[in-house]
Amino acid sequence: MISGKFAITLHILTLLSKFPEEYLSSEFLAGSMNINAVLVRKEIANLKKHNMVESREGKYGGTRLAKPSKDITLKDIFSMTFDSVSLGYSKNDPNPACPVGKKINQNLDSLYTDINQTISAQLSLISLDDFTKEF
Amino acid sequence: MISGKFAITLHILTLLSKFPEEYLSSEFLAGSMNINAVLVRKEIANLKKHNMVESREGKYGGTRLAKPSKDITLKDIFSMTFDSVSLGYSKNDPNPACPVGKKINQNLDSLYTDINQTISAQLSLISLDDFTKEF
DNA sequence: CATACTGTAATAAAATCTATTACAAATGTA
DNA sequence: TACATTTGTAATAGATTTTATTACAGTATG
Repeated sequence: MISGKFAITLHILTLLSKFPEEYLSSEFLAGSMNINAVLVRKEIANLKKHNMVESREGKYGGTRLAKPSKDITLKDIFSMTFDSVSLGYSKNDPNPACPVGKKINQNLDSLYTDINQTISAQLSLISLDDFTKEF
Repeated sequence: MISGKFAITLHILTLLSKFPEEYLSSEFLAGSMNINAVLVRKEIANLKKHNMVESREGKYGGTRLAKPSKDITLKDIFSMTFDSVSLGYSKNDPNPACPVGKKINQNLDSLYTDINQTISAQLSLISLDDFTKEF
């Protein structure tokens, strides 16, 4: 299901993109979003897993982009923060005795997959650099 | 933010579309989804507000489509159940002293509006009738 | 007039999201 | 070396959102 991860991650990357040479601390990043620094560190962990950023521990440590912001697209961020877009399921266990209940999740999945591809195509046209320029 | 409303509403409409002549009760509809009937009645209230269905109270009452399933698109359902698509905000009150925090929600809004339009365009091509045929 | 529905409000329970606390490990600097 | 600052991560608590439940007035059917 959808959460604030995409927005938080994009916010982090926008800041890193604004100061590409510096290691920014999670406290600083959290301050711009007005959220808790631990949340930021969790998203950074995810970003590191996808080789988007690199961190330095210890004093004067922090995080910076691992590649140019032109080489990161919003699609990368999108697929990193969601498995797929979903408009939600009515529940996980519809009634299998009903022909509609039996197939609804499968058919919703198929629909969401299509939507997901469309969104991905659209977001792949926007780089982090493009997005950052709007600030 | 996104919830199960879209899926519940689509599930309801799919069932109504399968039995276009009958008034189906909220208990029956809820049984297919395995959710509470009051939730179904709430979504039906929304559907009525948008003139998609009509209900009959009292014994043997229930709900049926107010128009042919070919005249309802998934876009109608989409815009009925969400104001707009959103991948979430990091929070509602980013730091206005930060140039990024100050503009992030505005820029996210703009991005989400674009995505929303794309999804709407895609969903407008699929009628409830099309969707129902897949069961 | 009994039965079976809708419509709606109020409340509670469950699930999810976010914040907080805590602390080990890393690392620059005096 | 000792200290300060920061990452990384786990555990817990608090807040918010979603879903379920209960309750009951109103309406139609037979």
